[in-house]
Amino acid sequence: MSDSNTTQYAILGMLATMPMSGYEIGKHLRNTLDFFWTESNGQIYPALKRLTAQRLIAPVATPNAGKRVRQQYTPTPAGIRKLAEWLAEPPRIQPPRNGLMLKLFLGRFAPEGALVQHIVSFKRRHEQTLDAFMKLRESVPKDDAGSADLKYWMLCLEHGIRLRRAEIDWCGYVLDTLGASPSRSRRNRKRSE
Amino acid sequence: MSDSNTTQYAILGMLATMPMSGYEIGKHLRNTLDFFWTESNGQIYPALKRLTAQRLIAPVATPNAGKRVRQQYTPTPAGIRKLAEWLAEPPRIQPPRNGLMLKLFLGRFAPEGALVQHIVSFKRRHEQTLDAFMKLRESVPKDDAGSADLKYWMLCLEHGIRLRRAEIDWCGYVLDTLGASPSRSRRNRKRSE
DNA sequence: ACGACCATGTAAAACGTTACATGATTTA
DNA sequence: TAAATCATGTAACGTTTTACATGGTCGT
Repeated sequence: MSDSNTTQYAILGMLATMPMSGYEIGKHLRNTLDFFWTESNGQIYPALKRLTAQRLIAPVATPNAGKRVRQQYTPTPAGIRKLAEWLAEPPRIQPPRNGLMLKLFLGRFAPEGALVQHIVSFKRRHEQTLDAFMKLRESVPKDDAGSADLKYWMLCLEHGIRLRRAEIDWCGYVLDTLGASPSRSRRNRKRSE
Repeated sequence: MSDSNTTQYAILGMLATMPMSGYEIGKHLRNTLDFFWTESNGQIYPALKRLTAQRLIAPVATPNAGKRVRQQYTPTPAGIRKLAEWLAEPPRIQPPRNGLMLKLFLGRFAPEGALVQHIVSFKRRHEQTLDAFMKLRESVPKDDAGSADLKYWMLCLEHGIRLRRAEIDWCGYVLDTLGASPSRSRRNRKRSE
């Protein structure tokens, strides 16, 4: 497997944290990891086949207690080794394509008020995400008896929280600068510089 | 042109700020906009052809004072209108694929110390970028006589500064949590929570 | 049995990068 | 004039999404 086959490594990694079926991987991505990683079905199932062919994962005997069958997979020892090698390599930085920044950069050509609308939506979305993250952080058991993964997961969560706070603060600054509608700008005034 | 043809709109927008050749677009992206937008040559030149065919941009009579010829383009009035329409639409959020977060999330399977290395590099890179951004912000003329674009460009720059500060702070927190090597962690200790 | 959704999968198209080809102009 | 680099372009390839196909299972 080539080093830059990120999809396969991402899936291999997810299976390492917990055996899952293709469907469960999709669900898990959408529910949990969506904030820093996504895969579509068109990627997941072919990747599972390739990983199986390379003996990096293997189908698991499913309990199947009268339930619907979902073929789960788990990494082989070779898969775990391969994962560790990949984790040791410096992460690839994805080329940035920030649509909001691009539109703001071209703000002079935008219709009056359009940018403010974009910023307001962007801010609201991040506020909702931040809220969910804060609740999630509070819900984590205080004792250290959690899984071995917990420490790392909390660092990712912390990243999500801090970055979103920075985005939200910046949105406030932008709205003040661009002169948002009075009802809105009053709430944000204290964040201006 | 379909709404989601971001490459073409990005190039149309860049030409709106200033007439440029394909080569200059590439240069400009790499030097200036690289922090939130990128295009490769394999995208730029075909996009210029398509935009020309659609009469959204037009070749410009180049001064050509004994210099090397570079065919520059500038948007047509229709192009400017099209750009304004696109700017009014809510920006597409690109699906996140944060390689560093993914590797941190799978940290349990990584070889000892590998993640700390990744974080250290990541932090250093962001520190360098932040430094460049701060210098750029200071170099901007204090009087308002700048171009009409300046206000928007400064907001983008402010975003870059704030987000990088958040990343750097988070890196310090991670290094403290993961127990970096003593020489390094001492420097970061004051950021811990 | 019927509709709804679960679960897996695939083909086609869109998107993007890489690596190279080509020729022109500048510089030493 | 040779080397370097400027400037435009394209073909090949890999990746990713989209949209659909297929058939199973569940609730009623």
